[in-house]
Amino acid sequence: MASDQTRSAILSAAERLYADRGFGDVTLRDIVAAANVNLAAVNYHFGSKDELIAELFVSRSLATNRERLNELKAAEEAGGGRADIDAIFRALVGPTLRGCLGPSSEGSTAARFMIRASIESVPPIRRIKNREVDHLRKFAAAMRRSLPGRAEADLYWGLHFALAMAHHTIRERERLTKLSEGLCDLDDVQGIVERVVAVSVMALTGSGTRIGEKPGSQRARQGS
Amino acid sequence: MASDQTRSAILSAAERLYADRGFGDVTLRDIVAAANVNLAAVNYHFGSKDELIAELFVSRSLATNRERLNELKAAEEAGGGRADIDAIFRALVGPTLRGCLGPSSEGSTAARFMIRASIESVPPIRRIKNREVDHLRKFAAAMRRSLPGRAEADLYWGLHFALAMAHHTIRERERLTKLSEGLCDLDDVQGIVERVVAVSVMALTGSGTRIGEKPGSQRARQGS
DNA sequence: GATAGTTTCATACAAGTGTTTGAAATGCAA
DNA sequence: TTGCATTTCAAACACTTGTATGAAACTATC
Repeated sequence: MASDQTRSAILSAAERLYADRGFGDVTLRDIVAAANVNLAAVNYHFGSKDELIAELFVSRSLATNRERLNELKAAEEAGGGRADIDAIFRALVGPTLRGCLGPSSEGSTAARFMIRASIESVPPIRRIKNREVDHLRKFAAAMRRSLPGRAEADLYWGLHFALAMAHHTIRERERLTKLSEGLCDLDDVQGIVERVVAVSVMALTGSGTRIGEKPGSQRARQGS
Repeated sequence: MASDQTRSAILSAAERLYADRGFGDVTLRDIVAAANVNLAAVNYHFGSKDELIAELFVSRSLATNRERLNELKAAEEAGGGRADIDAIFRALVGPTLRGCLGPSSEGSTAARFMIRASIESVPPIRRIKNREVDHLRKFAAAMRRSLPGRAEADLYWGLHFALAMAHHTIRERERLTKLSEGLCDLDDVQGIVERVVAVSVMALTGSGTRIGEKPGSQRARQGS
């Protein structure tokens, strides 16, 4: 159908504009102008502005979540149903960090859009994020299997802090660069992932690689 | 002057409305209705809507920053110019967490406002936050004095992660409660502060209390 | 008690918003 | 071609937004 052309023109124009200028500054008229389609096309194809935003965000975050679960599954299978705690954290924060940071984030509209969605918090996106709890529960379950000795609450705190470090790094990327005067290398995504993983593991197990130490074996020691 | 009455009526009505309903949903007309003043009063007393928001946020965050620096100063004086790293982190995250979390956060409009400002990110507030770097540099300097051996970048990462955990806990308070089904006690502010401090210290020094361990001495051991 | 300065007020303004409408154009099957 | 459904289009709609205006009310000083 020819309609798909209009639909996807709107989607990609909207993603680019939102990524560059934020949700507050971009109107439907901006979007349709950039996509070279009629103003009414947005409501015809998506129903409303909010549903357009929701569709953009859902498709991107579904992709990330899928990637996360794939990594988690692989780690659990490699460990015979019980993944190492560092592998779990890596599956949790790796996809998000790789998607939003690094050299690709300049070029990739998708990455810039997700960063924007993480900084500004508009209602349609907030609604979707609230449903993310079910997804996180799978990681909590994996952690429980990996560290059966730890108290439930501690596992949740560990999960929470890992996400905190990842998301805050994405959100405050510019400020950290400015604060550290460039000393913190925000382009070394893999290094950042390992930093976050190392701290997360250490928080839970009380051992592992400390910040700044080059992890020789690519993985922190597990406590159990 | 009688004008102060109108001014502060606007300020407190605005703070309450923003705290309850967010910046996106509250118009000047809502504010003046709640404050029982004329619509033009906002522009007369503050110049514009953005300057009103800025004034609200500035006064609250100045208070927090002052508190932080007081704690930092006290810690440095107690240690003869060189504060323990855990005391530094405690001065950094304690005031913010105490201000935004805990039982008072239900009652305190100021707390709810600051949480809102941390979730939504409107232009006037973003502008102010960007100037916060100078304030953070003072903590970076204190960390440098406390741990002269560590690489600069590691100190910044440690500072960054500490803020990450604090702010993410404030932002995602509800989600963490929901995810953990109430197991994570978000009302135990002091416990949360110690958790964040413990992880932050451990990340930098590779030692200390791990998550969930009751810190017997109220402070994690310092590495140096 | 007149004057000057400040503060309040009702009202209007100008611009921008997402959404709707109904007709025109297009694509496709019979 | 005819007929029917889908898609596009220009235009208007209905409403909200922050801000500006100029007169009125108030306050304090001389």
